[in-house]
Formats: sequence, C-alpha cells, structure tokens
Amino acid sequence: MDIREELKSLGIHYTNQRADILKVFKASDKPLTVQVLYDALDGIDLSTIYRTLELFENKDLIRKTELKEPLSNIYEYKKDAHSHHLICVICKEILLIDECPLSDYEKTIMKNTGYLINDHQLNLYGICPACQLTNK
Amino acid sequence: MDIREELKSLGIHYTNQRADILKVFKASDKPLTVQVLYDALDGIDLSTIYRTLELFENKDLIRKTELKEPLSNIYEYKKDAHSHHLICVICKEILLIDECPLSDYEKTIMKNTGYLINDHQLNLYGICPACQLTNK
DNA sequence: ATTTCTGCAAAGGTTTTGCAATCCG
DNA sequence: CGGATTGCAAAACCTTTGCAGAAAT
Repeated sequence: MDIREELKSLGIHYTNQRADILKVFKASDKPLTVQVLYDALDGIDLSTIYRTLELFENKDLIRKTELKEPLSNIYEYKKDAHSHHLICVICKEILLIDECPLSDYEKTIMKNTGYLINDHQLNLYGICPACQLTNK
Repeated sequence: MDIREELKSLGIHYTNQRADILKVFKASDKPLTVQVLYDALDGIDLSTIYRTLELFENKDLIRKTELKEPLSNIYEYKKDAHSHHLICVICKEILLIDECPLSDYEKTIMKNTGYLINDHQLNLYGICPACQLTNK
C-alpha cells in the first residue's frame, strides 16, 4: 500500500507534507524528536510538523512519549506492541523494551482504588554499557 | 528541629524565602505545582521558587515528578518511600501509590541489557470513581 | 469550487539567566 | 564585610494559534 493509500485508509486528507513526514517515520527504526524531524524535512514549517504529529497521534499512526527533562519528547511510528523506553542519560541512546510488567499491577490498583486506568507512562533511566566504560 | 536547623543540617544557606517554601511543603500532604506554590507564597518571585525547587531537589528534600501534558509538573516533600502517582485525567486528583512493582523488573532489564538503571518514571492515568459517576 | 491545509508571524506558557540590590553569617 | 541569594526584567525554549494564500478532492 503506498503512502497515499495508507493516509486515505485512515481518513487523513493527503498532502505532500504529511506524506513526507510519514516517510521519515517509516524510514527510521528509532523514536524521533520534533527537532530531528524538522531537520530531516527541510522546508516544512514547525507548526505543520506539530499539527501533523497531533493528527497522526490521534489516528494511532504514531505514539508520543514524554521523557523527563532535559530530554525532548519522542514520537515513534505505529504502536503495534505496547513498549517502554530505557534511556541512557549520558548519550541519550534509547532502547525499546517490549515487555511490559504492568498489566497485573494495573488490575490490582484498579480494584484497590476504584480508578479506571487507561494509560500509563513508564520510562527507565540509566547508563548504557558503552557510557559505563567511557566514564569510568 | 525547626526549619532553620533543618536547612542548616542539609547544608542549605538559610533565607526567609527558602524557609517559607519549605513550610508550604510541610503543611501539605499533596504534591504541589509551581503555580500553587507561587500563589501560596505571595511575594516570592517565580525565579526564586524555581531556583529553590532545584536546590531542594538536589538535596533530596523534595521530589519532582513530570506528568504528561497538559498536566503540570509536581513536587512533593521528602521522598522517604519511593512511590508513584495515579492521576485522574478529568479532575486532576492525584493518588499516591506506595507500592512499586518494578524492582525485580529493573534487575531483569539490567541483566538483559547491560544498562545500569538508576531511575524510573511511572505514572498511571485514568478516571477516579467520582468522575466515573459524574460523566456517565 | 469548496473544503482543508500550509507557512508565516505572532503570541502563550513555562523555565532560565544576568545583574544590581539585599540578605545572611 | 564578603559571599550567597533575591527580585526584576529580559531572554530562551517549546508549542500553539490566527489568518491569508496555496493545495487537494
């Protein structure tokens, strides 16, 4: 399915800018920041990027993750599997972690509190093997 | 121990502003936003509040938690127990959850990835019992 | 042709910074 | 007194918004 079809099938009005942004996501296996997208897409306005990210997120095409300061928020293509992030605070490398340990936990908390839980945010911060060596 | 002593024992230079900010934390059992502190502390400049929060956080007097937009970051006094937050996305009520399910998980991830994990961020988002009734 | 988007420029919100005046020990 | 801190004003970010012109169906 080409990009035009893909956007149409999601009910997204086609534009060149949206196609280009989607292509960048498809070409990357890593989460992207707004700034990285902006640099990769020379000529597209920042406001267009923000508006497009919001649209894509609402259509479940991408997923946004907010990291703690001073790290920037990241966006990644297609949230098929629910996953979390392990971020190296030195080199900013991000490792995706597919295994989520929280579904039983959420059930317990829902039972105990009466809250209806529909989302959670889990990010792990540490130092990657390479930086452990370098900064020893 | 009075406030002056408490600050001194942490190696924090005493000022009236810092004492007042600490008093607000001590008087509250809830996490506070910068704006709430600012309103509670009529006369203290925002920049002073930010600088003081940073100082207190570095001294482990308070703990900062960053919530996803459009929620504001929160600060709470004394991180004796590691805890997490359950936030109602409708009324913004925040419930503290003392039980953290992640220590075994972190060990597993460290073993599998070689990362040295030293922090994590876990927030749960949902709808509290009251809002479930109101918005049914 | 009509609806929807884009770029631009401006504004919003939050947080940081430089600096002279003030406070603390 | 001398170093540390404060308030003020300005700047630095990052993100959002209004609007006229351009693009898509």
